[in-house]
Amino acid sequence: MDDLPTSSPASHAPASVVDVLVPVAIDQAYSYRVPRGLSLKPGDVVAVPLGAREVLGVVWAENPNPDPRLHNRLKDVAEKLDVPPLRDELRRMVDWVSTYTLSARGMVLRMCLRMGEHLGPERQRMGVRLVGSPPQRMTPARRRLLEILSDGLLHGKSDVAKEAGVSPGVIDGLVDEGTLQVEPMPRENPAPEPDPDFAPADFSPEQARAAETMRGLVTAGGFQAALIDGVTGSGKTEVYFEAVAEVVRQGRQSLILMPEIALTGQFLDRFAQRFGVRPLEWHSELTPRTRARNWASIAAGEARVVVGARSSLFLPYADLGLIIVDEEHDQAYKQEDGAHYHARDMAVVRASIAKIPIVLASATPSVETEVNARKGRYTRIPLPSRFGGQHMPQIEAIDLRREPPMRGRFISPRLAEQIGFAIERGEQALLFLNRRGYAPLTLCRACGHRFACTICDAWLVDHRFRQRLVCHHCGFSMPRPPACPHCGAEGSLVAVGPGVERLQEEAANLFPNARTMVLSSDLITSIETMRAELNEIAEGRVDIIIGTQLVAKGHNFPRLNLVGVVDADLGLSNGDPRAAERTFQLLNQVIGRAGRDQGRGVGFLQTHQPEHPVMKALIACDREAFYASEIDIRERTLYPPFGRLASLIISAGDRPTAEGFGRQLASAAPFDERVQVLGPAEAPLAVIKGRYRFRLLVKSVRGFDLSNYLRSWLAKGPKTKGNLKLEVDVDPQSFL
DNA sequence: AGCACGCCGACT
DNA sequence: GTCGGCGTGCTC
Repeated sequence: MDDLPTSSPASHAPASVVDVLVPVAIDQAYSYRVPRGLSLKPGDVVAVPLGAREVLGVVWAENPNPDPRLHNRLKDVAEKLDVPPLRDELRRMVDWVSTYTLSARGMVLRMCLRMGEHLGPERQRMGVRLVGSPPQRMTPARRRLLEILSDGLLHGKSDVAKEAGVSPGVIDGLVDEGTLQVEPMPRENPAPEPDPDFAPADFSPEQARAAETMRGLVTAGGFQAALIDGVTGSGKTEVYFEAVAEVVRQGRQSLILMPEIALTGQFLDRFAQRFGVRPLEWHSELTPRTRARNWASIAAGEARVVVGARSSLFLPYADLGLIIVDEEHDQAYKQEDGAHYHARDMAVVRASIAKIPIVLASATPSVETEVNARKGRYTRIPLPSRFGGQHMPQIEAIDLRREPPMRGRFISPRLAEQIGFAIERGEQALLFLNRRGYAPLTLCRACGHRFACTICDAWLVDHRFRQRLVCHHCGFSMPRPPACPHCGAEGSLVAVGPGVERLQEEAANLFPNARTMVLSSDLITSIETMRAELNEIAEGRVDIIIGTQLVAKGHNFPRLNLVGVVDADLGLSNGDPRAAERTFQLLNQVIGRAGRDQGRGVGFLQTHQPEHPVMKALIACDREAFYASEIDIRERTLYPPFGRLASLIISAGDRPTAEGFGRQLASAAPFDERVQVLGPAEAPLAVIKGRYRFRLLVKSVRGFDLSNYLRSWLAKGPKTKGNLKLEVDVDPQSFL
């Protein structure tokens, strides 16, 4: 020890020091002194000074031997927050995820602390109650208000004003006259208790068996992974609700992960039908206040069931007893910006750390999960048929080489005819095309000029609804010009190829009396409007739905019996190793929307390659054939899950810098006969937002510690500087 | 000179 | 991730 006070009689024991992890892009925990009178242990949530500001952090460890080089620079912990400490289980999860994904530990912690600055006492809501006699002067507004309040109960002030269609002033006036009285509202419980026996489902023998297995998983406890493998409409949800019910009976918490929480309106209702109350939601559109309230109720253990997007995996559950991953194959589980992680895989990690069961559910499991089930690592719980004995849709290919649509059209005559029949029968039809906007390319007929983004390597997509040409990679947009900017020709611009908006135009032309609606992410302004539009469809106020992949997910349209896939080949041609798997999953899910209630759904695949294994498997309803061929390919090429991948994306403001760094990095790769480093190659989208991108692909054998290999490589390799950026993606899902 | 903006390193 | 410091370049 160098300059610690040693002789002063007044000296007391040195102040204790703790290491605090802060939610910024830093890997290590920082040391802080603990002020007198404060006692801190690992997991405690604290406020600490960091640079010029104060941030929340979590005590990661006690530090009996703080780094002597820091001892006179250590700052004090500012305050300990009055929230439950992060449990050991969650702290281990943070460490594990950051080690595995190579993202900064602080950034992983940040996901656990997403409660905003709105913790603290709730604002007291006020309510009004009818107490006195009617006012001297009666007005229509007053009458409407008193009508609603005539029950003598306490109503929320702003709620009742909105319900009666009056301004708050009307209420204040009646309060002054003594007719109404203002009282504080009792605090409403954000997480009412679900009742496990509220409305048990009526199961077929098959489902009852599966439900029994579910309950068994929970009763047995401990880490176990199961795959509920059932077609759309087979009652997967109701079956895993039995596991949830069992966990509710145990008094523990359940997490149900969903790929896109925006689409779960119907799911929340189904939950309420089964359990009597809605579950707690967690997603990015929560207001700060609700976010803080929900966070607190999860941490306190009051919230029994949480339905959330991938980020809800990192919440500080007081006593998590079960994780469900619904639609486990969905790509939306992969977070691609900031921290790169796959929520399904990390959910398995969390379950194993917490020693609790995890249930994956899908009609079309990912190849990884399918292989785990085949090898017996996951228990397979099959649900082969549709609820109520309904049949899967009949699927037919429409060979576009033999039955092409008319020039400039995209709906083949046979598909159009079938849509006509469906409408005549009073049923709905869905046209599926995974392409937003009106047309993916605009060109000049006179000179051949194509409209491309100036800062990305991409065509501008014509969006007629917004009246603009838009880049889907950076958001750049410009008005559609009246003349060609290249040759000046007027009226020479033509739209090439279809988007959903153009399909709507075509459908409206073909069926002038039909009501059409486009569902596409760029036309959605909020979860609320989305839910409203979906309800409109479900209630039958639309005849032809035209949608992007948004319609594939989690919505049941009772009167939908026909699905037409306008371009079934669309996802197959991009050279991505997962293209076939994704196309199979997406088309299967979309076509599964048909005939869920009446059981006579039909699906039409417009394709140029009906002999492709994906199309053949879809048409023959032969899932096994698809998995057999796909697993065989992965096994032979050593792609996941038979080998491991990581991708390193290098980007810079100019091409030579990016490429040069890529080469340097590649040549610094440590030799290991189990690893292959490919590239640098120009990334599939070579330029995005004016940044040139190169990619290194790292391939290793199964079971190899790729994260550790990457870490030692990057520690020794060249350092990024200037505007060079290196992004690491362990287990990449997409190669775009 | 004054200031907006971008880059870069530090944060215990 | 976020802040401050510092350089560049532009300025009714």
